[in-house]
Amino acid sequence: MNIGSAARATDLPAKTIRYYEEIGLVCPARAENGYRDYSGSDVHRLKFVQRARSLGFSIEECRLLLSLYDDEQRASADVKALALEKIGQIDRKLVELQSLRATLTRLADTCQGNDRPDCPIINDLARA
Amino acid sequence: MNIGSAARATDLPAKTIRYYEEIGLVCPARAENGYRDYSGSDVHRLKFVQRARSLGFSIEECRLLLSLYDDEQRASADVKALALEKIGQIDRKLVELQSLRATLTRLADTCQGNDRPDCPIINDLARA
DNA sequence: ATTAATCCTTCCAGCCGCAGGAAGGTCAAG
DNA sequence: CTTGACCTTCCTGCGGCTGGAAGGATTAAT
Repeated sequence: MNIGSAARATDLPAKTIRYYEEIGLVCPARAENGYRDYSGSDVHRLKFVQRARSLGFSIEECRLLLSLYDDEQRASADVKALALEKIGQIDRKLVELQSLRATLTRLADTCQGNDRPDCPIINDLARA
Repeated sequence: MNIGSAARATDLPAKTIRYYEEIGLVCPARAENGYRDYSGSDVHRLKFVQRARSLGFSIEECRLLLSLYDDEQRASADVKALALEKIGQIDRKLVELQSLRATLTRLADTCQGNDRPDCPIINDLARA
């Protein structure tokens, strides 16, 4: 299967798939003409990566997840630990964003938002 | 004021301050020896940018905020619109992260997390 | 058989917002 | 006079791609 078909099958851009090969994440065979030749297993792994990425895992985490996937002997605890760590990262990000949101909302609420120049938001930025 | 002092005064790395000059955000005068020479106003603008950045505004948004800050005639509505748009961005990101969190939590909850290989998380990634 | 369209290849550059480091000039203290 | 702190410019790299150029391969239609 050429890269274009693999792209359609995985819903990933061909550029991304080439990049995944470049970094050694999913490496297809090559046809005689030099074209990349993706097997069913390759496509499967690409989909695996695509789903892991969409869940917020980094490329390196995807690499680890793939190796855990390949390792029939791994403990489910290892995978769960990775998921829990990712949840922790998300939680920290959520707290940060909620705090930002609160600050911005407070500032925006005190701003009249009319055509006059007086603006508490700018004032706050200029003199905190 | 040399860049080191400006860095201490603004709590920004000197590297960052040089970068801000490179992109035309805060451009200091130069002393005879070629050293950057930050005025009180420059330091003030650096602090302004630092606070705007910490609130989640991009560099380009900071540039806009600075120009709004400089413009004594601007309407507070212009500033407020920018803040509200940023809040909207944060909200979209929050929704996304909360959805990711829910999915990951659901997966982690169904995983025993023991030393056995059977793992619903990996299974989900491998066959969604 | 020729052409045109589509696919594929490699390579190079750019995005954001810096950070790290090399090579060298400048300045203040002892 | 030396040491060390500070400053300068320039180049590279991070993550995770994306866009584009230049050129070879394949396929479909004429």
